[in-house]
Amino acid sequence: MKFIEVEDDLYRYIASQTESIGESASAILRRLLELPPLGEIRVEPSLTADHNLAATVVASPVVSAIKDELAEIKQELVQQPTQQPIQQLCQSSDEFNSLVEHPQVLEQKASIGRFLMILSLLYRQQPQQFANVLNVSGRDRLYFAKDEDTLLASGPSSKPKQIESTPYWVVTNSNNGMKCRILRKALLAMDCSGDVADQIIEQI
Amino acid sequence: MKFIEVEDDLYRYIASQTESIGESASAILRRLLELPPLGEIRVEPSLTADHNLAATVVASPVVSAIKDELAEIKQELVQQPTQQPIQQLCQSSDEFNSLVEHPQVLEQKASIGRFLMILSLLYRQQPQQFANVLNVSGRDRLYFAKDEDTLLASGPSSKPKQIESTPYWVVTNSNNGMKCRILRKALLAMDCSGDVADQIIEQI
DNA sequence: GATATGATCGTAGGGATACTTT
DNA sequence: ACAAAGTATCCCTACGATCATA
Repeated sequence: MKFIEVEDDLYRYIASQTESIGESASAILRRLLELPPLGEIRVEPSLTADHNLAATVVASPVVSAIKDELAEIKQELVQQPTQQPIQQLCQSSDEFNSLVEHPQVLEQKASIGRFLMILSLLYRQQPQQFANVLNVSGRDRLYFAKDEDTLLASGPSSKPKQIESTPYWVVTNSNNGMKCRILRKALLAMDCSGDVADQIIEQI
Repeated sequence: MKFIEVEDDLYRYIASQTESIGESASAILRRLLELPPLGEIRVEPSLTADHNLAATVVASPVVSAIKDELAEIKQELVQQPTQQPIQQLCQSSDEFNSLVEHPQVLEQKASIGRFLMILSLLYRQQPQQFANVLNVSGRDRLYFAKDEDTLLASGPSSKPKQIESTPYWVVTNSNNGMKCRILRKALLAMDCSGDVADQIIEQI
């Protein structure tokens, strides 16, 4: 992972292009630059940026559609330039997918950090759906709750921790296998597909 | 200035789009994204569609005309209230300043992490100047070296650690006060001003 | 003394292992 | 009896305050 310095207004511009909640800078830039979403970009120094963009060439019939869109844009400009667009709701599957190889997860040194970060991002993406995790529990221990004491009451040595930037707490004293099982249950409770859940817990 | 994280291949792609020597990431991105070179970009969420439009445009004469029109619209959206002079001062002082409240430093949980991250960023910014830190040492212990054994030889319990993404190692077994003193010496050795150095070590 | 430096060692977090239950 | 899942003890490491030394 690298980082690059950008001027403040450029930063805000990039941030404003976020299409799904919690989207990383890389994902946004890849979309804006029309680059492949994953894997190795083959750097071809002899080509200019325009060439690369032109690589995804579209046939001319599209042009008239583009013109129409242009007209719409102008219309909007004239009418209500400050109007907020309706937040485009993207499907859950995309949101779950964004948790695979998420930079904020990858940068955690320990598995407990990745575990907590994934949960935090999950909440950020779907705060209301996240409540479903309250139904996820073990044999005689709760795994999730909205306060520390509830968890301690059901399992005194569960080492509850608050999930950053959320009102939820989660059990922490477990090996990695158990972390995966807990996380998987939580993901399924939020209607994540089994396949994607498996990819996500792979990161633990 | 802000910092954004990008994946390695994306970073290389952006770097490969450099058109003039020493060009900043911002300048490259502005060109690639067809944004104005300077000043405040007014973020206009209702027009997010226009980028996708531009991205799907083909490299044909008709389309380039449309592109021009698009560029004009974008220009309209841009405010340049104060024609700021080009901030070409990107010299050392700026580079040191960027280490103050740096996001990658702030996200570290422990002081040792912040300590190591600052050093890592320092190296990234000035790899050759960084060699000066080899002159920074304690009474009878070395603080920096290019390998573990050299440090261990001068202080067997110094717990040397490699500074991430650099060929340098640094002593780790010290309290926070000592970490600050070591870091300050290192900064000064690299010609950082005392004031800025103080701000930087404040983060430890 | 007072200050700077070195390194021991107490503490807490993390998670493998061992134990328990189904 | 065996396997698999769940629980929690407890070992290990890292951090860094504190104590020892110059």
